[in-house]
Amino acid sequence: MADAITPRDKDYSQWYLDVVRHAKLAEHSPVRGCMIIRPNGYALWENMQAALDGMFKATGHENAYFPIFIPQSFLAREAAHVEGFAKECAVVTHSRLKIEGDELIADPASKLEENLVVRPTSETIIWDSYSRWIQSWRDLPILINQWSNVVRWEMRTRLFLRTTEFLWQEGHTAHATSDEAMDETLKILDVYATFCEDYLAIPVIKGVKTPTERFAGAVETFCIEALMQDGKALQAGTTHFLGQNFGKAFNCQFQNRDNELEYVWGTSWGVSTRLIGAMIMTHSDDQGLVMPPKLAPTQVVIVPIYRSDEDRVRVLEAAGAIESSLREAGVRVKLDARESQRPGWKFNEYEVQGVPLRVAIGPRDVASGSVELARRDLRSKEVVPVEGLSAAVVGLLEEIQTGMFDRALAFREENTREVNSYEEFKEVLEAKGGFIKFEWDGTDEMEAKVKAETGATVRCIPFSSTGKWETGDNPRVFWARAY
RNA sequence: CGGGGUGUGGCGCAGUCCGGUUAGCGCGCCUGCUUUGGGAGCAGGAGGCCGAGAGUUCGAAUCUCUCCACCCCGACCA
Repeated sequence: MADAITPRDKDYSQWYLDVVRHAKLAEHSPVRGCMIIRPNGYALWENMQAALDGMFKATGHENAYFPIFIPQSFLAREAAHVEGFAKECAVVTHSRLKIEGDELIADPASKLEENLVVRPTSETIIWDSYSRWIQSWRDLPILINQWSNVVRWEMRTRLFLRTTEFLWQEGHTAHATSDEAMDETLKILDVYATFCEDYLAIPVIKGVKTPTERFAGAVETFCIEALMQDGKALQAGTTHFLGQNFGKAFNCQFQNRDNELEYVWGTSWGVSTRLIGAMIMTHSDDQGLVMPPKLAPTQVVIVPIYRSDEDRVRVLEAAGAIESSLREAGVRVKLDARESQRPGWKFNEYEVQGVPLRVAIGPRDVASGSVELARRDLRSKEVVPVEGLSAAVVGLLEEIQTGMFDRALAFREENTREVNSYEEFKEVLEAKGGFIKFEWDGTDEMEAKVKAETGATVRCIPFSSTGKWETGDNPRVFWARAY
C-alpha cells in the first residue's frame, strides 16, 4: 500500500501538497521556493496555454518575446513600480565564475557595469521598446502578449500558488486613448473569467482591487477572485489599467490626430501557473486530483483486464477498437496495456492523477459487448454498451465539465454571506470563512484594521449589474482570508 | 527577518535522552515462480561514509561546538 493522501479535514495544507505529489504534477527543487513541473503538470499547463492563446489571438493579440534580464535602472523609472517590486528582485551582478583554490566564486573581474534584474514582470523593458516603436496614432494600438517565466523572491512559497520562479503570460498593450485602454483592460478580464469558468470550471467574481491591493504602477487593477474548498479566496488573475504611467516613465509619446504630442495609454495583464493550484483546490478530493475534461491531458484511460493469453488477445483487440473510435471522436484517450502493472493498481493510479473517465474492459465485457465506465468526479461506475460508446463518452465529458462547475458554483454560493456589522463579520469569518459581503468605507485605515484584527482583506469591489463597480458611501465588497 | 521543527538507502520513519558486535523497519527497486474485475503473494537479492566540519573518547548516528539545508507558523506577495 502506497502512502495515503492526507484527508482535507485533517490538514488542508498537507492534503494539497499530497495531491500535487501523488498526481506527479510538481515537486520542490534543490533551490528554495522553486518547483520542478513534472510531465503531468506541464501537460496541463500546455493545454491551458493553448486555450488562452487562442482567446488572445481571437481578440487581436500577437505573441512576442522580451529578454529575461532588465537593466536595473529601468526598474527605477516608475516610482510606484520600483517600490512594489524592489524587495523581491533577483539581481545579476557578474558574468562568470572562477576557481579560486578549491572554491568556485563569481569572478570579481567580471562585475557588470550595470546590474541586471531577473524580470519580476516586464512592463519596464517592454515600454522601453514601445517608446521607440511608437511615434504616431497610426502606430497604435499595440497588442502584445508574451509567454514567459518570471522571478519574484517571495519570503514564503507553496507549489503552484506562490513559487520563486513561475510561468505565466503577460499582456502589454499600448493605446491612443484612455477609453480604449480601459476597454482593453475589461475585455481581458472577461477573457480570463470565461477561461476560468469554461475551461477550469472555476466560478470567479469580477471586480476592482482596492488601492492597497493595486498593482505597483497601475491606475486601476481589476481581478477575478475564486473561492477554494477551505473557504479561503484566491486571486486567479488580474488586469491593469496603467493610464499614462509607463508612457510617462519611458517617455513614450505619440502625435494624435490633432497634431498634439500625447503620452501613450497602457494596460497589462497576466495569469500564471497559479491557476493549476486553483484548479486543484477547487475540484480535487481526498482520493487525489480531479481535472476538468477540457484541460485534462488524458480525458479517458482504457484499462484492459485479462488472465489467459487467449483473453489477452481478445480484450486488447476490443480495447484497441474502442481507443480508435474515441480518438476519431476527438477524445484524448490512452490505452494502458502495460503488463508491468495490474488493473487494480492502474485504477488507483489514474484516480489519483485525476483522469476524468476510465473504461475498464475484460473478458466478461467482450462477451457481452459492454464496458465498465467510471467517472472520476463522482467516483461512480456503470456498465454501458460498446455500441454508441464514443457518443456516450463525449456527452459524459461535457456533463462532467458542467457538473464540476455547477458544484463549485454551489459551494461558492453557500459560502458567500452578507453581514451587517463588524461583530457579525468576525463571527462568520471565524466560524465559516468564505466570502463575506460587508461594507467598506473606502479607506486604507479600515482595510488595515480589519486585516490586522482578522486576517481578512478586501478581495474585490464587485461590478454591479450595470457594468460599473458599485459606488456609494459604503458599498458592500467581498472580504475574505486569501492565499 | 522572528517563532517552531526536521536532516539516517529512492520515499516515509525508528534508533539519539542513558556512546559499545555486521545501523534496523515499512513502502519502493531487482530476479524467479504463482497471480491479474480495486493499490497481489511467496522466496531470494541490491542499495546507507547516519546533512557538513571540528572536538571529546579506547570507541560517536548517539555527547559538545560551529556551519548548512529544508519544512511549518507569521510579516511580504500572482
